[in-house]
Amino acid sequence: MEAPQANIPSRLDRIETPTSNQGVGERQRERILRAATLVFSRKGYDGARVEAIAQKAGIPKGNVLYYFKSKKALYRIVIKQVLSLWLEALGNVSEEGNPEEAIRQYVNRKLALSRNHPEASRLFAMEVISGAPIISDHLSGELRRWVEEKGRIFKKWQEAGLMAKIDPPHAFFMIWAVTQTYADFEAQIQAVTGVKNYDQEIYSDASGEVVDALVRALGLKRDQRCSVQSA
Amino acid sequence: MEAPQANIPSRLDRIETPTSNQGVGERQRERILRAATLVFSRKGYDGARVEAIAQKAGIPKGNVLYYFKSKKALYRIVIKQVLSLWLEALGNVSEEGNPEEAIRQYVNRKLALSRNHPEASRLFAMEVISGAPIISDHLSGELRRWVEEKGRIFKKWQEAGLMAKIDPPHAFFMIWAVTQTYADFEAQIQAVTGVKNYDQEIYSDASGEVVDALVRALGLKRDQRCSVQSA
DNA sequence: ATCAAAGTTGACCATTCGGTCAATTCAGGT
DNA sequence: ACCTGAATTGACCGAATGGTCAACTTTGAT
Repeated sequence: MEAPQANIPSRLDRIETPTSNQGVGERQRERILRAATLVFSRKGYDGARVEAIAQKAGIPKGNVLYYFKSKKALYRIVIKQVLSLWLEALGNVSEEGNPEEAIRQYVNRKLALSRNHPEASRLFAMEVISGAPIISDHLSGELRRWVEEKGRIFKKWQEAGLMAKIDPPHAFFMIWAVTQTYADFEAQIQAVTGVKNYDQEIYSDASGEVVDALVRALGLKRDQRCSVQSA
Repeated sequence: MEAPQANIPSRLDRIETPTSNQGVGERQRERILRAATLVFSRKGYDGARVEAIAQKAGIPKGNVLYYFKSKKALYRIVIKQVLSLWLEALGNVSEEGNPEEAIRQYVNRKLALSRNHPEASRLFAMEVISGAPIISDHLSGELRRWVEEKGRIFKKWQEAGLMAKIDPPHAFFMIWAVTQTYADFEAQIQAVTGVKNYDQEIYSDASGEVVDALVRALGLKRDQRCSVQSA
């Protein structure tokens, strides 16, 4: 009797009817994942308590460990989920077309991610600050390749005089740092600015002035017009 | 028999001779504080174990709690120490003189802080990501006032056309984000770039290109010459 | 040499932790 | 109505945690 991690139907000929209770399991599962993301993002792995996750999910602790075989397994799943959010948001820094517009879009996409999933951003930050014990492989694998690939685009832009000469990885570090700071350091920004509606006030400022500032930082000329399209 | 937190001499007439063992206490104290900073910076408050701090300091656990009356008390002291480092590095964004040079100095000072005290930076980050339960008062007090004060200088520069029109607090958030990312996200940057000598390679890049990029982001003209000195 | 205070240490305690389990409830298929 | 497997729950366990303590050692003053 294994833990029902994968929801395997007992009869192969009737996959449509998942043996029992409709989607109750999946719904609870996601409920727990959300709660876990919140708790892990505030406390880190070691600091988080299964009891706290259960409480935030509104269920007894035993039920959490019914759906996930251990705290570590739960953490792995949560962080893998967060990581895929992160990588997905990397999206395509579109190769062709206006460099400025491409970066503008990318920065705005990252800002939206910080706004819509601040817990995910914070959890990612926690993991990395702790030394990335779980995701280091992904960082030196997928992420590194992604940076190398997109970095080549940056280089082309730079050679065409469309972008300031910054070592491409550093350009990304800068963009990531600035966009994530609005999620990760929310407590600080909130305290310093004293705003009440953090989301609305801060992010509207950021997607205006800050995006412009980043465009300036990277030396992307506003008036440039696709001069690299098929060069 | 209270804990000897303050090293109070038993005789008032001989303050010079501190009753016993010379500086052993203070040396151990600082040893513990260093170890605690390291552990707290990786695990956060809840995730850190007193035993781990003791081990990193090379002494038994009981000895840690001889010098600090509780884990929480130790954390408070450590984080207060870190916070004062942070505030001190804020230093003076010099009011007069070349705005670009002032910012350039400030950014470099913050970068040096990240380089020389990465654990401090990470601990600060951990605390803020966790919601700043301990230092929120400082953030909405000292730090807020500092930002308001220095923000006025930025406004003057902006009115004189020496700086891009960014809401001053956001300008600081941007600087802090970029400079701290090299300490806080070291694991990520290390993984993506694959450098072996993190300190030397990364920070020399950063203090070159990245400082320039920030100067550009804030729209500080390179050739400007003290045109605001006593206006 | 003797003394007292400071420092050191490992054993110990109460609590809390992650994880297990048996008992029970719930829901759908027949 | 009955059965079956999933879902729920609180009691429980061993290990680990923060913290205490009494015994012991070290150090400098006399």
